[in-house]
Amino acid sequence: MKNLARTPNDIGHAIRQARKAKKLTQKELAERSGVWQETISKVENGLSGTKLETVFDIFAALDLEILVQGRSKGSAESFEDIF
Amino acid sequence: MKNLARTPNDIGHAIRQARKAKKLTQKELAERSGVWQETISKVENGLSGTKLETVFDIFAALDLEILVQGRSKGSAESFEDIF
DNA sequence: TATATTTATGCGCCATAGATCATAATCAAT
DNA sequence: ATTGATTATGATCTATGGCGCATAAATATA
Repeated sequence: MKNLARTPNDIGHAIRQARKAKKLTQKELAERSGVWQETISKVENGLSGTKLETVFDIFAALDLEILVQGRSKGSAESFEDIF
Repeated sequence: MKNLARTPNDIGHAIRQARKAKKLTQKELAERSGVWQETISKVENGLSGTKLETVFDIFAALDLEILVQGRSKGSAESFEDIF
């Protein structure tokens, strides 16, 4: 699973997708990540003010990591179309 | 340039590295990103509560994006050693 | 070494994230 | 349609990020 992200909304989508892929409810993810279910809901819906730490706590619980890279030119649009 | 990130600190390092690669001062990056120089200093130093939006504003100014992926097992340690 | 430039940090203010709780709204199963 | 499960949202409270300013501290340059 790879999701390109350039906005908090993209991050939210990636998290939701990964969570569903693992067949977890937000509550279960909450328990694993130490973040409240209510908070996870907001993050998944793209809350722009979300704290970086919160995102990484969730990522850890979903066994995700991120790769920071230069923007891929040209392929970015088509890449986003896939997801 | 690719940096694996699992913590706010990793993100800060990636940002600083990219900024230096482009030979920008924090002030110049601040002007480009619309984020205050003082804030950039904190972000680069791994402020855990950094807002996601702030990170993406900086990324946009540095022409960076992120790829959310499953954790690479085994290779993670050696990968981090490189950066 | 002296000077210039860049980065880090203190301060006050305001908006808000996250916690915590409750529950309305939505979705899924029957 | 009804019931159960899941997600979204409102309310309150505390801590804090980012702004905006100033400037100390660190780094770079001459």
